[in-house]
Amino acid sequence: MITLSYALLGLLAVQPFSGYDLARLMKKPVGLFWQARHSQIYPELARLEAGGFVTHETIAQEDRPDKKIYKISESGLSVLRRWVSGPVEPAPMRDELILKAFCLWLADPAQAIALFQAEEQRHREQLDQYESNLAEGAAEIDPAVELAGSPQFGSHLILNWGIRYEREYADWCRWVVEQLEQTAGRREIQG
Amino acid sequence: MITLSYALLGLLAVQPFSGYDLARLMKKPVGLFWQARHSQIYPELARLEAGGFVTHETIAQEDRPDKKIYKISESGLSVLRRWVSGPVEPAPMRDELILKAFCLWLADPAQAIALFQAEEQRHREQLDQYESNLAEGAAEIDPAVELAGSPQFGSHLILNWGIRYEREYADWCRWVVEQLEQTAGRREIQG
DNA sequence: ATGTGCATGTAACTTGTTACATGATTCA
DNA sequence: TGAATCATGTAACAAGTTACATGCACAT
Repeated sequence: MITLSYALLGLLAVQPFSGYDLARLMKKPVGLFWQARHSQIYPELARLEAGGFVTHETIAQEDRPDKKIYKISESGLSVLRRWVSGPVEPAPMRDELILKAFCLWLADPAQAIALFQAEEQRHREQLDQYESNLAEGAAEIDPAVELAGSPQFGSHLILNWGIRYEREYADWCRWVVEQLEQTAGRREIQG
Repeated sequence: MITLSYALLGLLAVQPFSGYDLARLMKKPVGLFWQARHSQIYPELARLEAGGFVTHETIAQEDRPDKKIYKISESGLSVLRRWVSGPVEPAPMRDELILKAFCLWLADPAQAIALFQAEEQRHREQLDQYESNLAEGAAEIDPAVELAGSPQFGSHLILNWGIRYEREYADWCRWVVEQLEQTAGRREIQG
């Protein structure tokens, strides 16, 4: 079982989906923290089925290709539940912009400012996106259903994470720009 | 050129290092945002040398294995400078804990609370580490040298990032625990 | 004509990890 | 006696990306 296995089981725990559906979901809500292409999803679904964690039913369609609807099994739900509360080994970050920041003493200040301003904007746009997603989700919550026991709880938690992350990232980009501008300013006064 | 190539050039732009030194540096300060093992570093140094971006000099040592000291070339510095201010393509995140949060509606609340409390503590410890690293770095800054033009500038920027990231992550873990406790509390009152 | 959505798969490739391989010195 | 540090490399493997492959319906 790789992490993707659990991502797929986590989606199938909500409701049955086709591989195509899962590929779409791995882009939009899950893509925030885990990604996979269809070329990785289809073989992985076959492996999950071979392991007895999912089953599929083929649906014949007119005017469209037939599709396979995958459903999580008891065994699949069991391993998913065991994994979800289990320990995580610290997975280190990989971020090329931070690496560039580390090398920023070598850069032309004007070009560096442009880069970090552009990145700030990108993260502010993503932030706006997550905030409206959260507002949409909040509007759909049924007060009769206990939030922590419904799939909406997960969406709620990860959108909060996304908002915190993007805001902090954008603020840091802004702060980097300020550090660069201070230096550029001092240089103008002195030179 | 892969991202690791620039990470190595970025370190060699500060001063010459051996492969062993670089492997150590890829753990400690660079590991915050990019990692590589020696098994990836040694072949990559050979490729960088074949491309003319670095050169090496073999140093014979007594009582220790001989070592190769790598130095960045003009060509290496040139590609590094071009890369550092160049555009970054958005590299999506991969974080297993966020995936677990997404599936947390399936978890036993008590176990989930334990997991997120443990993760909060881990990130608080990392935060403390970065804060003392920043304090050490600040003490070593020479006011006569312009910060933005010295390698210390990069360390300064990335430690600020690390501090922001770990603090936000720890706060989010705490917030998740609160969400879970609220539900657990309601359940006790009602049941 | 061109692109997008639906729908599923395979093959080749890249990146990065784990394990294999060696060997002296120093510290607990 | 065992682990850590110094020092460099290779081989096998796992995970994930890009490209290849097909084909109809519908919109611009």
